[in-house]
Amino acid sequence: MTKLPLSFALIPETMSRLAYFDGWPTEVLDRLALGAKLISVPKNGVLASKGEVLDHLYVLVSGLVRLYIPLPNNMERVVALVHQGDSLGESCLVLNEACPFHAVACKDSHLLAIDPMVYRRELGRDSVLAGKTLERVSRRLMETLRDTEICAQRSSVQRVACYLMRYQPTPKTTAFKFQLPARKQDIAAKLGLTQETLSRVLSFLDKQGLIQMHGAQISIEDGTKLTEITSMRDPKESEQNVAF
Amino acid sequence: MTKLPLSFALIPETMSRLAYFDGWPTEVLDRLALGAKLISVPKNGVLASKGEVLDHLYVLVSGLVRLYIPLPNNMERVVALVHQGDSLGESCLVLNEACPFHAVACKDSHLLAIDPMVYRRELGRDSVLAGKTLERVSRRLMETLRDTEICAQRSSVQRVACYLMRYQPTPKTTAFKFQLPARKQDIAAKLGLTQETLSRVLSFLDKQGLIQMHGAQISIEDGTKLTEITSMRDPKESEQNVAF
DNA sequence: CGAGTCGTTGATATCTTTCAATCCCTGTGG
DNA sequence: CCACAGGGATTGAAAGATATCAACGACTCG
Repeated sequence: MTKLPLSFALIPETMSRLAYFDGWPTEVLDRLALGAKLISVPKNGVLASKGEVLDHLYVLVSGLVRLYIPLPNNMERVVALVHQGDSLGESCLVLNEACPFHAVACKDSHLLAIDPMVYRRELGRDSVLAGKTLERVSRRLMETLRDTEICAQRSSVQRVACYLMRYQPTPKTTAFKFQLPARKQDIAAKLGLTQETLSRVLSFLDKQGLIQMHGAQISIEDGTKLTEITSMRDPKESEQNVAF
Repeated sequence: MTKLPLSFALIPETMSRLAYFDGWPTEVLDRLALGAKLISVPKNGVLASKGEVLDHLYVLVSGLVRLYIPLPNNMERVVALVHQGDSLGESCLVLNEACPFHAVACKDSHLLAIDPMVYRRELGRDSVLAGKTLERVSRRLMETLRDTEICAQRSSVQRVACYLMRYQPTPKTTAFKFQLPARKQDIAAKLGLTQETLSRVLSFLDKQGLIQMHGAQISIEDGTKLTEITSMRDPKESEQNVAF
């Protein structure tokens, strides 16, 4: 693990730029800034380990971090992808419990690391901060439940269809496009599939004309059919699985 | 859905008895009580439906409630079992979002139903309440992540072993016993297995002498071996699967 | 240009689901 | 007191879907 402390002068400026801190009281920000530092983590750098106490609250300034649970077969189950402006660690710090996941950088990343003591103290003092944090943790919980929903789908095609439809914009359009937010490996690990299976399912959907895939660029051609797949009782009702 | 409003006089008394409200300011409790009612829900009664806005914050006085996501094959994925003194709905109400699960009573149950408007208002006002709620939601998030960990295990034996070891008491003892908290059907649905598979795995572990099973009463004979199973890279390393 | 990572594709084994029948326990009613 | 109904749990046999192992192709970076 490599953590390079950067100039402390940048901290308040950085905090003011991050949407994460929007609406936080100035005094709180000032006090947190005193217990904060900017760190750099190289690709594959370890931020936190499952079972250990988290040493900071982290807010991602740039880069990408994956949170995952290691599995016996040398595999991982990704429980969240932390993007720019996202944070990690609130719930562990609030409960003062061991971290339930590994946190590793997917790319070279910069983070704001806030001292847990200072953070907890402010949390007890300031009700706005408590409210904002409650919102954030609630949002994480809802996302985790949605992930559970995806992984609960029986067939791999349903899991992938379910995942893809997450990107449907509001107001809903039947066709839309987007970029996969990480390596397909990591996406697969988030869906509870092997990368091979994900690859097969995606090319299958492509061949069926339901999506078009160019690398990480996915364009959904027929969102309606994808949604139908999601709620299909029996895969045999369509010819979707003949290809396997 | 049947909801029988009971005597309002019982509400403050009931609230004072529930551990859930321990440490909440008296004024807050009083104001919440005004917007609360006691309800009865029969076995299989529906408390909340996925996709609909939750109409109350619920605290379970007695009985048992399961939260689940319906799956295409007429199956369910149980995301939580709500026991006496547990609550449901904080995160939805905080975010004012649709409920991500169905909530149905496993047995005849009694609940305290708190008005969401009143609850949200108090949440914004009182920092102790905000703090307690933050703790509660954080705990739910951690539990959900642990559930994810269980379901991420590749083999059914590992999933069950992982689940059983959750009941290991602290300080850790290698042998211990406990009662399954719900029907095996629902346990299976929580582990992402069919009830048949769960049944088979349990009798397998029983035959191996790792556990003893008498109905819902489970006694773990060899917690060490169970833990080993959990972290085994390759099932073939042991003879565990010969029975299947 | 070579190394390495990532993604794709193929063939095979296997484990879980599925469907079905049976058993067990409990509560109920004659 | 016994018979019976119903839900829940168990067990069996079969089919199918995904993991696994392996090889190859594409792309990036040094």
